[in-house]
Amino acid sequence: MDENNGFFEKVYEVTKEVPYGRVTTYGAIAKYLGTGGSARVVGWALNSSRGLSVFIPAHRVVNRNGILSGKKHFGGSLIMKQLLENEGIRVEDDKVVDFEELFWDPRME
DNA sequence: CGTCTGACGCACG
DNA sequence: GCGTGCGCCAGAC
Repeated sequence: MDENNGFFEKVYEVTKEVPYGRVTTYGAIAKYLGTGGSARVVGWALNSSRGLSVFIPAHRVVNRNGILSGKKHFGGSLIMKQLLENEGIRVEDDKVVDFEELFWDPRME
């Protein structure tokens, strides 16, 4: 889509399309965008997404270990965990339980 | 304008 | 199996 030409835009789109009760990784998104190693930029994009009028389910985005690496940036430590648990995702020690089962690959959609 | 950091990932030792 | 270094792109100082 023309509106998805921007790297950040793509990150927003993919993250917003993450199904309920499902999680994805920065690397998966980055690789889906074709940048691969630029997983850090994905996180940076999500950071900027807070300024958007649309809510980005960034809490569904975790690192490749299934750890809530970005929980601290939610304005709170437990916010991200609370949101995930609210969706039925079990979070233990800031880590997603059954992460690989809940893992959602953007290329899969 | 130059440099460093940052919600990561992988290769190497 | 764990620690360290580099790369990636964009923004802040």
